[in-house]
Amino acid sequence: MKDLILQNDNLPRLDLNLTPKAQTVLNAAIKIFLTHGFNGATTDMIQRSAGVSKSTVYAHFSNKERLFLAVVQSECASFTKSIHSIEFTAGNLTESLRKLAHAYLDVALSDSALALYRVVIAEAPRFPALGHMFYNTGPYVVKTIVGKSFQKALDANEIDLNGADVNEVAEVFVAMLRSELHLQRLTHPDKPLKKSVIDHWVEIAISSFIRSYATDNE
Amino acid sequence: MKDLILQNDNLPRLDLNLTPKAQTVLNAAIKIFLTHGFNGATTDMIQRSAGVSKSTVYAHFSNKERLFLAVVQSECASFTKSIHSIEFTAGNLTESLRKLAHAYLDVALSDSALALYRVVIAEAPRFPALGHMFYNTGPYVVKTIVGKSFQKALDANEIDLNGADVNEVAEVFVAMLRSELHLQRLTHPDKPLKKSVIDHWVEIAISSFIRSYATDNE
DNA sequence: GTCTATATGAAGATAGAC
DNA sequence: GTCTATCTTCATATAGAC
Repeated sequence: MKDLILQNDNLPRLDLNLTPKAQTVLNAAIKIFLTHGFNGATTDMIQRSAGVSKSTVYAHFSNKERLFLAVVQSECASFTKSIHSIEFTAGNLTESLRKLAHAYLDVALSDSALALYRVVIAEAPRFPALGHMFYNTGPYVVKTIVGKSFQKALDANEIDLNGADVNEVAEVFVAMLRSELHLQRLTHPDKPLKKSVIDHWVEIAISSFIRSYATDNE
Repeated sequence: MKDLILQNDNLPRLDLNLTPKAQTVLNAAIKIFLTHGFNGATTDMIQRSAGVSKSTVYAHFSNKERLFLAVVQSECASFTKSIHSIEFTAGNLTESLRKLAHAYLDVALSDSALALYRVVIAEAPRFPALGHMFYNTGPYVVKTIVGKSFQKALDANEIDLNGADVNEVAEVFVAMLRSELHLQRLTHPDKPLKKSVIDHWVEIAISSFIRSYATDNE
């Protein structure tokens, strides 16, 4: 376990040109690890789910930990990809925030993002590099993107940061959005959120944000 | 939002009158489970840490899952106890919020609360009752207590909820507080937060809150 | 590279003496 | 109730044939 903990975020780069078999193994591993956690998952489950033999798994990934790392890296990448689709245009602040909010929550509350969050958070004390990678390619990217959006709003004189910087204000906004909804999904995995609940919470966050930071309360 | 909150979970009740040996086992189990997670922990570790034999463990807790449940229940109880110490007095809103914020963060960012959060979140899909118990005795209690504080502020005409209810506004406040700090601690377990960072973030949350909800911007 | 079969160790849980 | 010793199962990982 220890030798796998990589210092200084020197993450082993995943060979992106996976052979089809390796990709099959990885896909199965994603499903199994995100469903059962690192320790709960067994190489047998992965092998069986992939429909390959044990030694095929080990031919492509030297051990369970490496395979786990590849899973998290792969998921982080696809996570980031979704986040980049978030757009923002100046003009109608409330409507822009609403779009931003829903785009963000679609990702943050998705089953796969929640599963990734669970497993990364759980294993972070034993695999610090995982925690760092997740933060840097997930929440940090979100903050940056939302921050850029708010910079546009600032340039267009739609908001007034009142001394904070754009990234801090971005964090305030996503924090209000995520908060209760995220926690509800995490602690009640068996109870999906109703759309009306999400919409209601989005409006609370937006109206709070507007009263704090909008230049004119529209 | 209300329909989300689960009342009256059918949680297995823990026998609170533990014998000294049972308490010794439980204390060891708390340490081991919160350090290694459910699957990562072994009954051998617990046995060894408690300085008892295997069959002593099984004499008091019928199996690993029961023991785990007792651990989470016991930790939740002590968690709630701390939360109840949070007080609020009307008069100076900013100062009251600051005290509330620090009292909350002292608990939420403590090593034991983070460890409990990790393990509960990780296992919630397999043990839904754990997630429910955690939510009801942790975050829900916080929200209620903060909500009561804000009701006082409302009665004293210090804040204006602008259509939201007190518990929603309470949630907005703790969400802003927790947000980035909580995530940082979760994803960077090896990197303790500096007091200055916490203080800075508290001020951001407070000033945002004040601009949204205070009746007169003091 | 991929398979079947297996080595090796460790896990959860129990038997039986005291 | 508590211990030592052990049963059984199942985990990760490898050997050796094709």
